[in-house]
Amino acid sequence: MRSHYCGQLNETLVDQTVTLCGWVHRRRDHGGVIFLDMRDRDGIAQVVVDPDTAEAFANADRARNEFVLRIEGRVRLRPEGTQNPNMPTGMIEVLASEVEVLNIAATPPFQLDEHGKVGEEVRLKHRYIDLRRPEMIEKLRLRSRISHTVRAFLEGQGFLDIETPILTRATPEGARDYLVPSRTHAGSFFALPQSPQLFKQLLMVAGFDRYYQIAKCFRDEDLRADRQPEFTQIDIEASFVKEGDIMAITEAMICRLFDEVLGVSLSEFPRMSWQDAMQRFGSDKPDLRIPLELTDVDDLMTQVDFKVFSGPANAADGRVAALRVPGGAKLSRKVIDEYTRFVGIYGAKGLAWIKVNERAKGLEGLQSPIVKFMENVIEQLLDRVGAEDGDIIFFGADKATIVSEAIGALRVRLGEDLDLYTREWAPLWVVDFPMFEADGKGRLSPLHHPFTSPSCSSEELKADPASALSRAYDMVLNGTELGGGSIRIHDQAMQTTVFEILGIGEQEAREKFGFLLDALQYGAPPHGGLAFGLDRLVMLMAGARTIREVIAFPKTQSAACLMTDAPGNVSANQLKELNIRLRQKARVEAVGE
RNA sequence: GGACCGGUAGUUCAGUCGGUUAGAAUGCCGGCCUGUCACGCCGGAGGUCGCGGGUUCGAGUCCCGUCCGGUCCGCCA
Repeated sequence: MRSHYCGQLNETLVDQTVTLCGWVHRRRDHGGVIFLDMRDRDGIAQVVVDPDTAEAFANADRARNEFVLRIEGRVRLRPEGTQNPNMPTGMIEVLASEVEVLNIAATPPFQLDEHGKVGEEVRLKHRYIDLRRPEMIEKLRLRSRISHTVRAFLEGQGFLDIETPILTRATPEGARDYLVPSRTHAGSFFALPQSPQLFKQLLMVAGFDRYYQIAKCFRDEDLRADRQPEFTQIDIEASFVKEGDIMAITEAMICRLFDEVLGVSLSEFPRMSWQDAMQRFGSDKPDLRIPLELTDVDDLMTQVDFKVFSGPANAADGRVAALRVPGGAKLSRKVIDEYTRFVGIYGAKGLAWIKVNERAKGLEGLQSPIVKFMENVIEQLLDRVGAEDGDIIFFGADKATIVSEAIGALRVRLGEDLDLYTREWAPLWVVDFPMFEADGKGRLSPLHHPFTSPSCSSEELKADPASALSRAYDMVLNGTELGGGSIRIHDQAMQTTVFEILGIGEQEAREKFGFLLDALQYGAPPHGGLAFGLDRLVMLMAGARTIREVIAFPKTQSAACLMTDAPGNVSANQLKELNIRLRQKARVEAVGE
């Protein structure tokens, strides 16, 4: 067994005999003396092996990168002039008396040191080697500290950690389920939980009052840099609370986390209505580090002789918005073309712009393909957006949803490209979400989930569901949705009403959510909660580029594991037991069929 | 389902207009070296140019298809 981790060695241990266990990070053979940089999860320490210790020297001589060694030796100060200030343990070294080769290692498929660049594909294929790298160890250590701090905080607040099932019932609403066939019930399937939502509500009905869980969740949807099919939520629910209570507790939790783990003091989180967020930032998760804002100019554009603008300005579901970028007049035509292409991804058909070179000169001082259509309103327009010399003003004109998304995305892109960030951390709450959104086929679907309480009465909800607001709240940090939650419906009649509005009939509701409706009859307390995406939280706190960087064994974009080659084929016998027959195409692709 | 980028030595990459034996760095192997720390010096091995088809006298290079990885849109209540 080791006496110390490599990274723990320091001057106070001089003259002590220590035992190190770890991997050969690098070996430097000088013929007469061999240096071994030994690495474990805590750091790297230099071991010196002298030919005088013949057996140790022979073992050091045959050691190669990533061999597993046990070193026994004496800690000593490095000789004058050989200290390495770039290394935490650079003042000392271990003079080996014993070098034991515990295991040999094949040549690693990639270099582990900080100098070798490696593609993610190779790293994922050999993740157990990738995870030896100090950066990866550091991220998983951070993740562990975050989980621990969250648990300590919530336990301190009287929350109980209760596990909920992984094998559960399919929920036809929402994301696609991962299904697990049942052997004992032929033709029936379990689903892996998309979240513990209903179970935690039932725990409230049971009277546990305060619940939390760091829960694995599963969604069979396409992946992104910040989305994995299997991910972890910090799931929280409490009874006899209102929105403000949940928000206060979880805000305190996040503040504690940033303070204890990063030493960062987050200021009080501003609250912004969903409407404001969409209006000013074109997003329901605005990145408030970026000072740019959208300005509505519909009223100015209704009369202009430019259909691209006047059309949406006059349409009920249209929007014309301007985005002023200070100093943006220096953007080249090439860059603007790239932004035009960029907003096209979000459905925008073009990107109009005005460069304000010298406002005092009037139209002469402007450079733009579109000002000629709007000479009569140009001064008002420039006043409205606060245009100054050197600015560029971008415009989006289309359906409101497209304008918000496209110009909102452009705003974030410009923030990155021009490095406009005004601060490192910008948290906020987004509140007053609409209860429903149109799904394009004239039907309504829930913006959060169908158990979210509206902020109005059942009668008002029935009368005008499309304009009803919900008692939901999202915590947003730096343009990322960290968590979301709501006060839930605890009244059976209200729940039935919401199902009706969603077009879920009584029979269907009974079949899918009967257990919930039953539970609501038996004394369900008012309750609400919130769920944080732990992976995203760690990603932000670690400054990682993707969620995969903070997950030990992540999936690729096609939801596969390059290391285990999952998902894989199963035997014909297994399928038979599960009463599953594959279609011809799948069968020929399966090995051994 | 869609758009875009990538796939060449173990790894990271270069490879011109389609033209001789596909290169570099690093890693690896061997030799030398007692104070290095990305040690140094000398030598060596290492390639299904993702896969399949096509065009061509000739394909890493052009065309079609396909697989894999990535970013994004849709999707993710």
